[in-house]
Amino acid sequence: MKERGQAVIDKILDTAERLFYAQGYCNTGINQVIEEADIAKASLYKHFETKADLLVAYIARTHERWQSRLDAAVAKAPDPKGKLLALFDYHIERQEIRQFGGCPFIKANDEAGVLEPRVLAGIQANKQRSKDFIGALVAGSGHRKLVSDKELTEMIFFMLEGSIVSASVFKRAAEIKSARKIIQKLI
Amino acid sequence: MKERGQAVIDKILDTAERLFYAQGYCNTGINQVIEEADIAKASLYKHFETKADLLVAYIARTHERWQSRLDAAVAKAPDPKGKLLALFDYHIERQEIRQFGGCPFIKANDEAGVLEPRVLAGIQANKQRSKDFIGALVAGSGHRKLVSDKELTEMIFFMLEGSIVSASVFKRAAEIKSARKIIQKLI
DNA sequence: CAACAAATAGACAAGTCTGTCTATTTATTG
DNA sequence: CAATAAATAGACAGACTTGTCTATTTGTTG
Repeated sequence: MKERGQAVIDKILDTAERLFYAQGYCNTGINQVIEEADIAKASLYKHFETKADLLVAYIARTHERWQSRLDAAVAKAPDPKGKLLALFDYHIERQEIRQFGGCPFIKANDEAGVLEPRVLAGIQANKQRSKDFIGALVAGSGHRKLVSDKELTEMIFFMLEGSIVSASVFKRAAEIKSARKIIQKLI
Repeated sequence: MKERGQAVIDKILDTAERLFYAQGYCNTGINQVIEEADIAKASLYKHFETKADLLVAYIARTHERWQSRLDAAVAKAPDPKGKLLALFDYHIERQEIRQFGGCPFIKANDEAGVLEPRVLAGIQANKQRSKDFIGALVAGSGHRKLVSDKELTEMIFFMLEGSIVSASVFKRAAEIKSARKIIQKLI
């Protein structure tokens, strides 16, 4: 079996990912997806029952890729505090690639989280995992204990979320770089 | 002159505000706005040329109201550090009223900021003013100087933005309350 | 009251949307 | 090669979208 269908699914998800992120889910029509993915409409509806299902699949795939990319980025940093700062470096790089469109999960939540519980659930899972991941890094970081481990974890999480959303408002990396510097001073 | 038109404009903006925030701009049709505002379609198009113009007006009015509400809330706090914490208290209260739908400006930016430059500009103005406002409070706060005034300003700004967006993901006030406690420790 | 401006209901145009379906072609496997 | 499954193009339905327009009623002011 050569899995002919997987190539089609990938083309659909690649296109959906690009358009949903750049234009928004609501502003992207199925017809634009099939045209730019260069596949037939019947093929899309064979693999995804509805447009909302495509959104859910997009969120799931983005979550998986986010996880492995972040793991790899943090693994490269040798010392514990460097791993905490690598979180910021990762997001600086990603937002530059994404042209400061902000967090894809937050964006999807703002557009469809109210109407589609699966989207909200996927995003909650993503953010909880992000928090847990930071928590594990904080635990072994040997930080200054200006605040507790739990507080530092939440602090880094909020600083990341806040600086990413601000970077998407002002369309520049300065906000995330600034957040990185502040955290560096406090750990 | 009794300004008969102002009553209509208010009804339109009240309804647009409620629907745009709760459902999203894209998910709200003009027909729903006129029906729930209980006004005629021609009246809406007399006061707002397009749906996008209505969005811009909604953003502008929300900005004005945000400003005066925040001024009042901070003014009530007597001491300088209390004013900084009042920022968090204000947003805790507002998000509870808003049922944790997040920041209306960020929401609008995610939905229409790419397509409508006036929306992006309005949101940038709002966030810049928020930062400046925090900066003025930090300047007179007599904080511990763990970081510089500029850094504390950005830190509080990011912690606010990050905890509000997180509160909108998890639909609870705990995130903003946690951010408040951390800042309290560090000032 | 008379005159003028504004709000009303609702039909309507023109386009877009999602999702379905048919008929044909392509590719893979025994 | 023959059979099976999948992808294709594109028409189509039905609902919804924004925005326009007409004809009528309401409200305000001199």
